[in-house]
Amino acid sequence: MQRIILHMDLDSFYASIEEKRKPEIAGKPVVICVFSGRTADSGAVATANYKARELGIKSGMPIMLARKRANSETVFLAYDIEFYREVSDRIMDLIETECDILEQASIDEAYMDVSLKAGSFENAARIAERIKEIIREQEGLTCSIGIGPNKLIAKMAGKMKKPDGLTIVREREVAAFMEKMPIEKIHGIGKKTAELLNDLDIKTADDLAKSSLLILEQRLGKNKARLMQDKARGIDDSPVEQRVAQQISRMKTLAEDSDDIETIYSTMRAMSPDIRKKIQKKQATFRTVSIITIDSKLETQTRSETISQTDDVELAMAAARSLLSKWLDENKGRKLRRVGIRVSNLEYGRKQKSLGDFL
DNA sequence: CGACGTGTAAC
DNA sequence: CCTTTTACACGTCG
Repeated sequence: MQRIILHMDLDSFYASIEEKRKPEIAGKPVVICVFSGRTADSGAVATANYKARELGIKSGMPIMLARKRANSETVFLAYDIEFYREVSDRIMDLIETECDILEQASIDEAYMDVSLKAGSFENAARIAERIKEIIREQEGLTCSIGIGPNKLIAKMAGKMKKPDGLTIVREREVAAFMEKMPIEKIHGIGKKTAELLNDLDIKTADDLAKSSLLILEQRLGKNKARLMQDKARGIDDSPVEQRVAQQISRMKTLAEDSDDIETIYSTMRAMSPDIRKKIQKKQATFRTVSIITIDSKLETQTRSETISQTDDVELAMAAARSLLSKWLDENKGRKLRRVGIRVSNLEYGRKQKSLGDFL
């Protein structure tokens, strides 16, 4: 049963939306920033448009560094996630009808299984063109699309031609497509794994595919070793499926490093309405509460506690406070830079037990 | 096995 | 100089 999978990626999404809403900045380098609020320019770059990328500004980079690379016409904007989410939701609704199954992979990406609806790669290409047209007409945005026999190939194909690209890799073209691929460009192989493989003199997908499974297993464990070799061969059986959130979390950088429970807890409290809104919107309940701590040295830790299934965020906050208090006790002398709160073990559609159920 | 904590990856 | 959010795998412990 041959599958046909499409991957859609909206081109420099945040920056493109901002250019639409502020026509006066169109054509200039645009940098969308996540300001942490600590100093005027502390924070990181979320997205840069193509003009800004030409200046060497890339996502993930500290804003300070982006400022140094910017020229006089470069525009820096604070990111507005609520607005971007609205646009994203509208686009996902638009394209949902064009496929059999839609899996939203992030705010600006989606996988679509079009095996039945298209039936052939030629028809899948027509669907892709239609999706591009719909997004251009309805939202004034461009996207890049990859088509392949699985999610991995679709995703990597889409990267070949950007922006506004369309790339098709058929089953019989997979081997040639992967062959010379540097391992760090394989989706799912990050910095750590690439370094580890490099130490074994594995530099291309072909090297990885032909490497000794035994040696890989020693370094990566059985599962990951097999997974990596499959990727190198362009093999990926994971289905396109509608997903529901498994967890909801919020993080915030403190105004300054602190070990004072009231200071830190008030920052956590400030995030609770966000969590509450999401829980309500999703009609979800949770069972596990975690805090995430990032100290002055940027070391991350988590502490969690399982309580009985509830939708009451106040219960989560109480648990969070006691977890925080414990952390501070166990980490005397350390100060926190950022904190986060997370609820997980989510359940949907099932009302949590209310008082009435016991009477 | 469930709970908990860490590491890796991607956006 | 260092953001935010989510997912998942794996090891450990009881």
